[in-house]
Amino acid sequence: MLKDRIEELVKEALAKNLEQGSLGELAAVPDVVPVELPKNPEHGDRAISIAMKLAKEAKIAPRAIAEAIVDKLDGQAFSKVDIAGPGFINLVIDWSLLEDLVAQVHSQDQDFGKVPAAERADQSFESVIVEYVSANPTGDLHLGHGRQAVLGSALVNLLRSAGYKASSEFYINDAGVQMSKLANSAREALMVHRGKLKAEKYDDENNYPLAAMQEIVEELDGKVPEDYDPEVCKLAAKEIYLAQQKEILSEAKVEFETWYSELEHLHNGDETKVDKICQQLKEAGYAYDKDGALWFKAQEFGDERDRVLRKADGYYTYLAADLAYHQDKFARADRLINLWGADHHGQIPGIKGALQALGNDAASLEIVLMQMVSLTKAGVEVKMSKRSGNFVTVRELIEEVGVDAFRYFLVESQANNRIVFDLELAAKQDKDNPVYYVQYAHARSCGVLRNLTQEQPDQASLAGSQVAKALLTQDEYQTWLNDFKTNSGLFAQAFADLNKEELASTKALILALANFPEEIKDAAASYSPYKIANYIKELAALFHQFYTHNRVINDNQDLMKARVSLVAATQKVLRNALNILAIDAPERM
RNA sequence: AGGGCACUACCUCAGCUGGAUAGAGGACUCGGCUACGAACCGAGGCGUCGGGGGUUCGAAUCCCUCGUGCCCUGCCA
Repeated sequence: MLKDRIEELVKEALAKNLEQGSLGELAAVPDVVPVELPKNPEHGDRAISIAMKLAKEAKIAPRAIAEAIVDKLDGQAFSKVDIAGPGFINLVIDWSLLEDLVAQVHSQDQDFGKVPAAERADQSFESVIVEYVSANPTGDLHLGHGRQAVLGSALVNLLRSAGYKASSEFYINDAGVQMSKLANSAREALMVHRGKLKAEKYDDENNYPLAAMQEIVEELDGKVPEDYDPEVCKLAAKEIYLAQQKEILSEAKVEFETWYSELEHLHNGDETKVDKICQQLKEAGYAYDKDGALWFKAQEFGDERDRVLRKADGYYTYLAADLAYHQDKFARADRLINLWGADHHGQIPGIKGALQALGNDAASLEIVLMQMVSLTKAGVEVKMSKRSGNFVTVRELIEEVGVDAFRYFLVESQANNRIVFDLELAAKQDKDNPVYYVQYAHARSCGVLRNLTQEQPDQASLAGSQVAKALLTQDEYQTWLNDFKTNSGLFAQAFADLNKEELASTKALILALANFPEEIKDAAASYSPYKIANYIKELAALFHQFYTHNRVINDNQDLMKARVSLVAATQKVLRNALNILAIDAPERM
């Protein structure tokens, strides 16, 4: 990786200076030497600011330190090294190194960007379970679930790319009071449907709205016999809703390895897992009885109050079941990540504290909080309310804007920020929609590559263009692709006479391509798939600029070959990056 | 009252492990296809980085404080 390579070179230079005692009172080479991207391209391709940071400890002027570093720096990788301002070291990277970087893209192809497990950033854990969505099986998935679904699925892909063993899990909340509510709602709705109960008699107070139940009542009709056994009603309704949720998630390109049923895994058996957990807490002195309920001493772990584990009516709380669930997950993975709605932040001390009381490291549970999503249409906020039935479901949204725009809009913002989802913008099938900007970059790169081996351009608008016959046979093209996997000195030759715009756009593109593995590491470290979305946008912009300034298909064979190498590399990186977000990378649009 | 999150251009947002002149897209004005896809590129204006203080060679970034907005403070899930 480019950054690592430069960092190593600078560290070597520092070490040599240290041996010679030319760094004053500096005791050791720093662990990290940041490699920065200068905002102003005239400052070079990369910059090092370590001299200023070391000046204080070394008690030497920053510029003197910079000079010492440059003096001992192995300059092979750089065509120019400058010291500027207070002590910045500006580096211009040599074509040979740049060609190496592009060759890596070609040789690793689908794997380019992936971090090997041995090199993953955090060695303290390897297996991760990401739990997200985890909706009750009592209705449709709405927009908030949609954000979790998109972010969670992208995060799992991201973690895998970053060298972790990640799996995704959906916790089916199918035990407890809301399920009795579902059972009764299903039973009465079915009775109304069969004419056994007047609609006015439907218990609107305690049940889910009859209107909502109507949507599954047909299907219930085929599953529940005339005796209306509550258990049968409950399971039938649950199965229907669960199947619906699975279907729409799959449409949204969200797949779960594990669907974990609370009822099945935690509450079955002579002594259930939840019983055991509560017993364990009690024996360890972290739980006590009061007012007929069982309480966890959450205050001892920094919570603002103690929390109930088992209610006076004998039912366990959500917390108790969740603890058992998390214990179960800890047996299967060494790091847990939960995606929660930000409105649940108050529960974090409780669950972390209890898990700690049970002997876990609380830091092994990461909770990513996500702010709300609100909808606007033409600048006007669309009010969402569950009661009026006017809330937007994932299904409706995907139907309206398409799955790619749906995913893109929900993944491009960081979890901390509230999202304002502009329905009108997302539904636009034109250039205003940012998702098309990035997809177009990919389609455009594919188009250029197609034209190399194709006799006629595939668009009518190109009929009069100069590309009238194939420039390369398939075999020749394959040979080129193979050549791209090694550094043959092509770049130095082909790019020797570029003008200013050509040079700047070419180098910027190569450096951005080379940075992809670093972007993955970075995004994974903060559980931030949105950073990949930003990267894709930047890469797309750089490619469009490159395309505008550099004619790929031209008479100079070497130049054409070198540029084709870049176009093909860009196509691969865009595809790999879009794959992480599970957004389509179309070859044509 | 206590807690969480946010506040950067007219709008939507990047930038936050401190670095050189604070960026992108949209909107607005203007320019670029009888050359590989104009779903693109370029030029222009747009800012007390919510206010104030501190830390230091250097702060949008770290610390303190105040303000504003959203959310939470159940023996619901």
